[in-house]
Amino acid sequence: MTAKKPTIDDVARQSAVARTTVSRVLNGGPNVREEVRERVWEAVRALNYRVNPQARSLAGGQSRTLALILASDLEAQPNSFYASALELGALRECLALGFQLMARPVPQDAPDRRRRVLEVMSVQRCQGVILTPPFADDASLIEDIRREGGHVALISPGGAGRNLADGVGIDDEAGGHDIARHLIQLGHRRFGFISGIVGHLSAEQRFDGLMRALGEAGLAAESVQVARGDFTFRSGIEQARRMLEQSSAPTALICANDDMAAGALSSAHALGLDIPGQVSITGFDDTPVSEIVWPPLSTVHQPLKDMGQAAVRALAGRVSGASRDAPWRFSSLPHQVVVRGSTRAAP
Amino acid sequence: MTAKKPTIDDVARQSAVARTTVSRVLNGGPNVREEVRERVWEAVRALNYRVNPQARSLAGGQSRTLALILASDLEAQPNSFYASALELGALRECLALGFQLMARPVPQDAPDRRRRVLEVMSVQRCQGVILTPPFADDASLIEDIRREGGHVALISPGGAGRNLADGVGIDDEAGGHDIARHLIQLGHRRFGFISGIVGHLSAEQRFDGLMRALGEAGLAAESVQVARGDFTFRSGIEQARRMLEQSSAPTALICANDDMAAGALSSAHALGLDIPGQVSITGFDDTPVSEIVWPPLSTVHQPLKDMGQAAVRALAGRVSGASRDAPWRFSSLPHQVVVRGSTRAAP
DNA sequence: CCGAATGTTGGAAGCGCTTCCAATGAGAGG
DNA sequence: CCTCTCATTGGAAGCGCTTCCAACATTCGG
Repeated sequence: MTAKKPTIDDVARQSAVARTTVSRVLNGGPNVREEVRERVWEAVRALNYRVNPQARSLAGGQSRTLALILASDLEAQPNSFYASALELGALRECLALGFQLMARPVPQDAPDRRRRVLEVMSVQRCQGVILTPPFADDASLIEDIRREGGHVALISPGGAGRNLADGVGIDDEAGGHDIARHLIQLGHRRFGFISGIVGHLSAEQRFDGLMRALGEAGLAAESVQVARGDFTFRSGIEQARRMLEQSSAPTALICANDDMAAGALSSAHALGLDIPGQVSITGFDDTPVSEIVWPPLSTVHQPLKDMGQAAVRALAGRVSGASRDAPWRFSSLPHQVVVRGSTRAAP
Repeated sequence: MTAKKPTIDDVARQSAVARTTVSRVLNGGPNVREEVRERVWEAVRALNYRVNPQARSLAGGQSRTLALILASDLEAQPNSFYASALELGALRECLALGFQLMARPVPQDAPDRRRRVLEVMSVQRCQGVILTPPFADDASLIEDIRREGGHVALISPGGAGRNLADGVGIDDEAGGHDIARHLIQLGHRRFGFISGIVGHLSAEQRFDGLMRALGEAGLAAESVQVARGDFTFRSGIEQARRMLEQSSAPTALICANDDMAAGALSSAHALGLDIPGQVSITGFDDTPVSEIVWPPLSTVHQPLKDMGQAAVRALAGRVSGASRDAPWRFSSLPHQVVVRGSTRAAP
């Protein structure tokens, strides 16, 4: 079909050195004369040689493969923008660092979710796993992955995870605080909060931040009512309707992510409410969803692509041994309140 | 870190046969006594053995890796729901068939897009590539992939691709026809069509279908004005505004995908128009976007997950040689008009 | 009952790469 | 001038698997 691909031996022959030396050059090893190094690179170019990653993995005992575990209910909500953005950031960094990335959507409530995650270790021989919430705070899962010989990096760990592996995320508490303060400053006094699933600790911190903002403004804890959603658009619709149908409904709905805020928006529209005239609604994440809906959502921007990228970088460091014994490190990335059209002064 | 993983030799020893025999059993080869076969499987279970895909690839000369090329402008519109749905379907089938999948977003207007695509062949050693529009109709790209020894499957080829490789998609012409007829039956007589990028042939067929529906209803070609978008939300906003601001604006906007329809919705809202009271808007694809916006979009459902799955299946057949010499086959999947809240009788 | 055909098994040679270790050459120190 | 280092290079042994081919066992037709 096609001419056989050149191998490292072809390069060795062409540049008149031993295979070992070529390998050294390819991997940036030390102890090769500059002249030889150049000669080898030249041969590589001339032959259009590419290392065979399979062979390299086999020989080196390193698969250079990372897995990204995405919590998702496949049917209900296929990969959301949230997941896509993380994946994209991770993918890019993998490309740059010469790693492979396998994205794996795993339903968070599947009884065999643990097995599904561990399978990437045993079957795909991944060297590292990126865990997103709520998996990011599953201490025993992290332990299991380690037992299989894998490294772990966490996206937005909220609690346990924080001390168990490298992590990356924003300060969710501050994010929740900031968006709440935005609403308080607009004069709102009756709030509704639509939370995410149990176990998604970083999202719960957003609520903590909201409560702190309330306290700082001298508002009672009773000024906010809480409904539990599950991050899906549909749950946003349902919980928002419940709250909005009440006699003294909140004037501001704070949602733990954009999808639920979009659902809340739908419910408000369906009830004939004017947004933001009668009710303000906020999201969280600043995914494209927040721009697509009408009115566009005021939300908290989370640098998802950077987070995916940072997670890969952390993993790559551990895998290569560069940061072998360094203590777990959580890198906190900046967040930002983005004000769009879904919030306005309280009626 | 962890106990060394068992190898095929461990299984061979444990079941008292030669490595060759174990390999045969593992790969479902012929000529093994039932009794031996069982003995081997038992040893596999006992040792919790998993084949090492890297070693298998190297020895077999088959990487069992497929690539999914997604056209996307990374910055403007990170992986949309469209891409995610395809990826999910493909991923599942790969898992089932024992293939690896690498998703690769490639900007459709990057000058080095061809190189970026071909890189999955040379660097990742993929055996097959799934091309989505507009790459799906790039005859010379298909040829290049073949030259590198890869197989090709196409998602929604519209023209050239149809006769160059296996393909899967819906009947886009009929889809365009059906959604147009829906609008015509509602009494609309002035239409606006927001198209996709040049070269996205399957989307152009949607327009052909629209024109046919017009003709069948005895309406003049002049009853529809066309604006060129690029499938992004933003382009939907812009093109819709232009059309809606005119003195005799269309009463129905037909968009070539959901994202642009969402943009059109935004523009209509911004102009203070009532939807669907004053203007009806339709999308195409039936991605989650169409449910998230308000009012939810009437659109044409495209079974994206099934399409991703079918593409992988086609590729797997070619790779394994099962369908080596079969003629290229286009499988047409059913589409369906989904009526939601964004369409109503013409004012 | 015999040779041929067919079914079943094992031996061994790689696939393309990394890496341990030995070998070589060349300055440095005495 | 002669060891002793250390930088540089090459030889060779695998990594875990597939697969070609030879060896042996079994079956069948005549």
